[in-house]
Amino acid sequence: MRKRTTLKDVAQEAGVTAATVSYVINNTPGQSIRPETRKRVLQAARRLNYMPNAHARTLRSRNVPCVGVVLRRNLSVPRFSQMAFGIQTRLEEDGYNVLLLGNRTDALGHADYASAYLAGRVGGIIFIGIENEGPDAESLKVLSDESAPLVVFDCQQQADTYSTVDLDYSGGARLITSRVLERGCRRVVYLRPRIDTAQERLREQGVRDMCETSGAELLVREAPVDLHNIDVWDERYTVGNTEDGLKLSEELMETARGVLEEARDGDAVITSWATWTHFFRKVAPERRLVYAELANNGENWLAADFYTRLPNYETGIACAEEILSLMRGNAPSARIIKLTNVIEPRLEPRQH
Amino acid sequence: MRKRTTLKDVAQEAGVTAATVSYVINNTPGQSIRPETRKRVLQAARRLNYMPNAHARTLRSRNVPCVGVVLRRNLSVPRFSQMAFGIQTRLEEDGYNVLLLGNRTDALGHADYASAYLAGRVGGIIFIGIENEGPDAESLKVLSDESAPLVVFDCQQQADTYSTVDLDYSGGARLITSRVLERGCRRVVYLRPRIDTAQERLREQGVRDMCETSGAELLVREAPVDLHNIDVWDERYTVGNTEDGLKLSEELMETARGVLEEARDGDAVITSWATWTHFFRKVAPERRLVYAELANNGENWLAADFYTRLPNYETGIACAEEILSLMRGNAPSARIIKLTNVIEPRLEPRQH
DNA sequence: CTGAAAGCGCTAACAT
DNA sequence: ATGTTAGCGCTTTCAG
Repeated sequence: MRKRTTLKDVAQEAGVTAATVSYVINNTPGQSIRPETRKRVLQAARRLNYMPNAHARTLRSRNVPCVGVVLRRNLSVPRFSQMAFGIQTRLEEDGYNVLLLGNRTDALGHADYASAYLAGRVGGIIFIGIENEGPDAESLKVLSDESAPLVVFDCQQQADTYSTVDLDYSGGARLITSRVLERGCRRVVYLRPRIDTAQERLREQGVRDMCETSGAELLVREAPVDLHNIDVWDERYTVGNTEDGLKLSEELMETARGVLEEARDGDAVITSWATWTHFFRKVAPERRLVYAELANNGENWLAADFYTRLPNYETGIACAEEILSLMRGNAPSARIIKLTNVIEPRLEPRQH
Repeated sequence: MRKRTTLKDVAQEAGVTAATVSYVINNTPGQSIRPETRKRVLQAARRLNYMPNAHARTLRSRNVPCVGVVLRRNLSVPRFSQMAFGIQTRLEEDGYNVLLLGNRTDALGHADYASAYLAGRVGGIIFIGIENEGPDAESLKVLSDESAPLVVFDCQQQADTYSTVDLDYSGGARLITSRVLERGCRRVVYLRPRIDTAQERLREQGVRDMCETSGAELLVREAPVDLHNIDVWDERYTVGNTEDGLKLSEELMETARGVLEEARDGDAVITSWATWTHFFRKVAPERRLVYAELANNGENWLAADFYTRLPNYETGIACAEEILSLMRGNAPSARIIKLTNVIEPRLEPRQH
């Protein structure tokens, strides 16, 4: 960044002092400027491509037009990119930009998002987590000591120094299950990952509740996805189909075969994750089961009979609104986002 | 952002002057500090949660640890989020962060990414475009006047004041087509969008070249995707299945039906975009055609027989490396990324 | 080896 | 209605 045109340059060009330029540029309330002066200043500014230096401004005004976003997974995963986009969209409405932050520990032992806040690079932080790993205790302490505006998503944590946003996993599961049962299925296979988090417990509980209420039989089966290989699964979005990824896919296919052997036509298969339905279709395109998905992110949307589309974009907006609220000085809050967005792809091969 | 601990606070706590603290914190070369002093300073800094103010630092040093990323489409579109992630990953290795910038015009008439540069918020800009709309001429002029480091991706533009990165669309198309022909297909249907851009011309040319070389018959057909409804297509990733989106899907399905009527088993269908194959499978699961896709982004990866996986993540890395190079003062360059990443999903229903 | 001081570009209180 | 001036927190030259 080489020397650029400053307030003083503009002042000189317009034949006024720096303060006057500042008043004009900022439309400072309570300062009356002669229209003719204002015009001269504005013209000079435009002629010189003047733009106030953001750092000098922030240094003076203590106003940071920037929010840090930390993704516990990564941007290439649709669920996360959709949330990030929601956040970006909403924040830009209010003149804030998103600074992408990593989730690594820097030389000084702080997570880099904590550092970014301490360094004044961001006025607040949105942490998009997964339940089993929210912000670390150390960072949380630093941030709360500084009373940093912080929104934590999807971590199912208690908190009074920061805001939380979570999804209503059990409600969503109940909803989908009830739709399945409405179709007359009397037997449900629920395929869940081998992950023991609050989210997965809530989901299973939701499915179970509805089945019990209506007297349907429930079989719970596990897919070979756990905390060790979950990153392998996501590699598909970056480096592509790795050997490990293919191996995992083959295991999933094997799981699908197993489930299909137990299932009778007319039964329902509810999968916890969206992409799994595909394996069933691939293994047995001819079988007539009812497929439902708890968490679809807009991909493979023709595969299942119906599914809950996770409102990622809208949730991003909710997180953004929460951080804006905190930055305005409001007290932290806890929100639960309802999962009501049930989709039944209407496209069917037309009969000729 | 309330008052935070500063260099002076640390200096006072450690019983030295501000300069000394600065030397210690920055390990300033050529300054020798007594080990005991250094230790005192470091301890004081840690005790106070001290972190140098980034704005003050930038103001002094003119070194901006931040690169702006502009997406002409948006972050929720897989191709773009994957690129953004590649950019983020590479930049963070060198200590830079990504600032997401919009592509809107601000009050002063500059695109906001141009403003961000002028305001010193970013040390360089990566513009991820689509051919028919790169950075506007006005912004380009401002940025080149200031000799701003700028990398423009996928705009097929000539340039000597900034760097460009593009994909080898025709090479990719030739590659896939040759694979199709290797399978013995003598007739190829190429389904392309109704969009007249350099990219689409290159693709069609690639397909055509290979067909001519090997004497295969080529039918080119158009899908009802054009510059007016291309955003509708992308809405799937944010707001979900809109009415317009469903309408478009139905039109695509209709297109698939038309193509299927013309095609004979054993023919190949090459689609320009990845998700389209699905419609064919849905309409006629029993037909035995060879499906290939020119541009798959890791979604629906079980649908086609083979496809070129766009190296979005790697391309993001290339863009990041290019901007780093420019920021180091190197001259602009133009790169073409080869499309060699052909995938043939190996998962087939096992025979029992 | 450490301290004093100037100044990066801007804002805002105070003067005129 | 406009000018003067004192910092915001840091880096860096220059003295000691």
